[in-house]
Amino acid sequence: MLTNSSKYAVRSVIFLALNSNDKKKYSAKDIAKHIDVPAQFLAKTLQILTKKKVISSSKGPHGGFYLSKKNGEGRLTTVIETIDGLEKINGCFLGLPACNVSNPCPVHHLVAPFRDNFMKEISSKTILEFSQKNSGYSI
Amino acid sequence: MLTNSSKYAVRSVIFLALNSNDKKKYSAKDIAKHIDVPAQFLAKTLQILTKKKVISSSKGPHGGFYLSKKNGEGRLTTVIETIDGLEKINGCFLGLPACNVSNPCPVHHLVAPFRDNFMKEISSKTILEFSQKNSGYSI
DNA sequence: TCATAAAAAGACCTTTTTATCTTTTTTTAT
DNA sequence: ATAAAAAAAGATAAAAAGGTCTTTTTATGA
Repeated sequence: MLTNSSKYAVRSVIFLALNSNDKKKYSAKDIAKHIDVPAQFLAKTLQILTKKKVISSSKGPHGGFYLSKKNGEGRLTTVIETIDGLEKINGCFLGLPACNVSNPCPVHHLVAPFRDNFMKEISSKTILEFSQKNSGYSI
Repeated sequence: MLTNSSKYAVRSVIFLALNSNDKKKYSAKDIAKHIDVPAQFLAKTLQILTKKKVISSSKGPHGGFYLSKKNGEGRLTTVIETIDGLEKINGCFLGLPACNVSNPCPVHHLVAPFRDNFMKEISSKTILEFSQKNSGYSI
C-alpha cells in the first residue's frame, strides 16, 4: 500500500509535529534514531518533503528539520501524495484498471469503505490535530 | 498491500472457480486474455500455484489450468499466502515492527478492523463460495 | 510415428525500491 | 578566518518486482 519511503515520511512528520518547532529542530540522523529507520535513506525523503514545503529545514549547526506552524496545518495525505503519489493507495486492491462502485471488483465492497474512511481521517484533520489526537501511540 | 503477481493470482483463481473444472481447462494465455494481464508473467505465477496444489494443471493439447473440486474448497488467503506470504498484508501500515493492539501505531485503529474483516472474508468462505457469491463482479 | 499444444523450466532483462557513500553548500559559533 | 554541523546533492549499488524470451517436457490426436 505504501512504500517504506512514504511510511518513514509519515512517521517522521508525526514525530516532528509532536516534538519540533522553529526553535527546536532535529537532524535527519536524530529523527532516524527516534523512529528507527536508515538515516541516509530517510534524509533523501526529508529533502523531498522540504523541497515541496511539506516540512521545513535549515542548514548549518543547530539546523535540522522541523514543522513550522503553517506546515502543521497541512494534511498527512499531502505527505503520502508527495512521496508515493495517491494512485497506489487509491488504486483497485486487485489491480483492475476501472474498478469503482458501478463496476466493482469482488473485494471492492470490502476495501472501499476502509479506504474512504482512512482518506477522510488523514485529510480532514491537520497534521498537528492528527498527531496530537494520536500522541499516545508508537511511532 | 499485494504485489501484481498476487493480484493476478487472485483474479485467475476466481476466474477458474467460475469457469473451469476437470473437463474444462484454460491455458495461461487464455486466462491472461480474460483478465487482461501479461501472459508469460502470469504463467510463472500459475506454475507456483500448481506446484503448491492451490490450482491444478495438465500438460499437452487440451491441457491447461483448472480448479479441481478439492481446489475449490481452498481459501483465497492461501492464494495470497502462496505468492506473497501473509507478512505483507498483515504487517503494520506504517511499518512498525511491533505494532499491535497494545502497542498501536497512529493508524492501527483505522487499519486493523478492515484487515481483520478482510482476512475473515477471504478465509472463512471457500474459493468457490466466495467466487459464486461475487460472480456478478468484474475480474 | 509425428505434429501440435500446452505446462514447466530457465535465462535474461528492465524498472522500482531501498539503500549507502561521497562531496558540496550553507550556516553557526568560536 | 576557521572548524564544525547540518542539509543538499550526486554517484553507486543491491534487492525486489515486473516482465519477456527460449528451451524442454509431456500429452494428445491424427
